[in-house]
Amino acid sequence: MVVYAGQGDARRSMALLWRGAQAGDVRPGPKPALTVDIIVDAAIAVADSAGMSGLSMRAVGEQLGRTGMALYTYVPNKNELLDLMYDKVLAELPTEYDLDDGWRAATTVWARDYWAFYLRHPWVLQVSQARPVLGPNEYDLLETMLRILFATGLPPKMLKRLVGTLTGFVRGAVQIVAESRHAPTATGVTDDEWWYTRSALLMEVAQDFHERFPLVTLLESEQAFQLDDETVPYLEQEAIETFEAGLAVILDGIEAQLG
Amino acid sequence: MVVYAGQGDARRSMALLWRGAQAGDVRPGPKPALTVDIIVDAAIAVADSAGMSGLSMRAVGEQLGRTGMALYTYVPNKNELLDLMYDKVLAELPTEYDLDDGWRAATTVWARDYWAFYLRHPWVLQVSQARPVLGPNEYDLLETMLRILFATGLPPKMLKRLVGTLTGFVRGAVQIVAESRHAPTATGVTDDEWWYTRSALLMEVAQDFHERFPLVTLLESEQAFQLDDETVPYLEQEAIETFEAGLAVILDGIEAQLG
DNA sequence: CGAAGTTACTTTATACCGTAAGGAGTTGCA
DNA sequence: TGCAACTCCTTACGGTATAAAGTAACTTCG
Repeated sequence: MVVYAGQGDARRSMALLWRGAQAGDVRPGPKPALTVDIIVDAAIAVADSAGMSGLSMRAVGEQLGRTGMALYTYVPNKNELLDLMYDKVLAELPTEYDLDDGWRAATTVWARDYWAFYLRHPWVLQVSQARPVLGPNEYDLLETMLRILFATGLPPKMLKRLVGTLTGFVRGAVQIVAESRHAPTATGVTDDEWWYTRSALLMEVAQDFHERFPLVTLLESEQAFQLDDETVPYLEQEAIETFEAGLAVILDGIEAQLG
Repeated sequence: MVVYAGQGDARRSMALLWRGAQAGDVRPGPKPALTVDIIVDAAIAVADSAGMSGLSMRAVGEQLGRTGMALYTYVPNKNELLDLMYDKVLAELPTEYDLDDGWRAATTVWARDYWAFYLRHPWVLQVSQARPVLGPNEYDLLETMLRILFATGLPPKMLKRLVGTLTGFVRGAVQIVAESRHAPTATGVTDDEWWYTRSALLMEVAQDFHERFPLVTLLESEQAFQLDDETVPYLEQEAIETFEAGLAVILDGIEAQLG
């Protein structure tokens, strides 16, 4: 389910995203027991523990001792709530990076921070990137990256593209780990167990496998997969190596653009 | 909504994925009017036109003049159907790339093909990459990439990581375009219109924007956004440039690893 | 002080979703 | 002919977002 920002009342959306400290205005009616922030925090907690599929208005309401409908007093709809969650959770990301060791070192640290961020909040990977939410923390992220990459001396237009490349790369790389981490609780089978049974079945059902996919066979023969209980699951280890190697490749590529 | 492969009956899953021409075995009961392939094709058609959120068992059934429940005779559940859709649609990707002009040229063509593929089938971006589906066409994709990158002469272990980096990069880059293309039909507002109204509101609601985000401001001042009717929307143009620039960076990086 | 209006929150209802359960009708084989 | 297997349908259940309406708390006005 990809969700787009509701644009029914763009002004209200932006006001919510950029809301300051709530003014203590006096109004008729019962005192609101909740705030937008409380609701957003609860929603993030639900999404962190139950995943995007477990995020429902009812679930968030119950977390706060309310019905799901109670949230609609504070937030126009679920899509807007998602935008608010997304922007708020982005605030976790550091905005200061030491550039004394150069842009390459800083970018590496940033990429690992961003990677770790997605592992803490895997549901963020499901938030549509089609249109920027235009919230304050999203701009902080962009500004931070620009500040790091500005040190390359490349023209601004190129910087923007590099930001897109790097964020896209990290998202793509972390997706494999983030989803597979959530999978065991979702299906009751660990990644490695799953892989083990499936690959055994594969040879059974596709008997011409080795002739049909010689290079894949070569690759797998090099690192025969076994089901021993390692601390880090096999697939996750693979993904981390892909991340680090890919990052090095991209950084090498940026350096190549400088010369 | 991230969906994991049902693992209730792994053997049946694999048999479905690697199903050959259906044997004309004689069995009691009415002749099945449908086939797994017909259902998978219909489901792909639904997903292509209505997106992942429009893909329901009922919708696919109706496309075939049946109820949603009729599909359960052929396919165990929606997750399995999704796996079948995913593997089948991958068959569209070319498997032969000319290596006469070297791995770099071939990789570039491959990346553009892969990009275009996601634009034809944006819903594929929502299919979980946590665990490979292990279908024949997924292996064809992997084998094809390995064949191209084998020409670099890099060790096999590195090749696998490069495959992950490149596929992840394309996925990440295309996501922005793929989702925004679908968005107009979903919300009734084009991307450019949306951006125009939103950025106007932004300056209204965040008046310290320029002081707070100086580099973002610098970037935006360079390429002032205007709402004229171009053939290619602004955001999409941006994404394409990011894709091409990012690809060049990655390829430069691979070349750097060779030396 | 009391009525009116505004607001927070609940209940109810509508239209979807995936899919379990059971029934109706068709077909092949004993 | 009867039985078993099979396709496909209807119905039902518990879930989703959210519209609409009701209740109770609170401020403001007469």
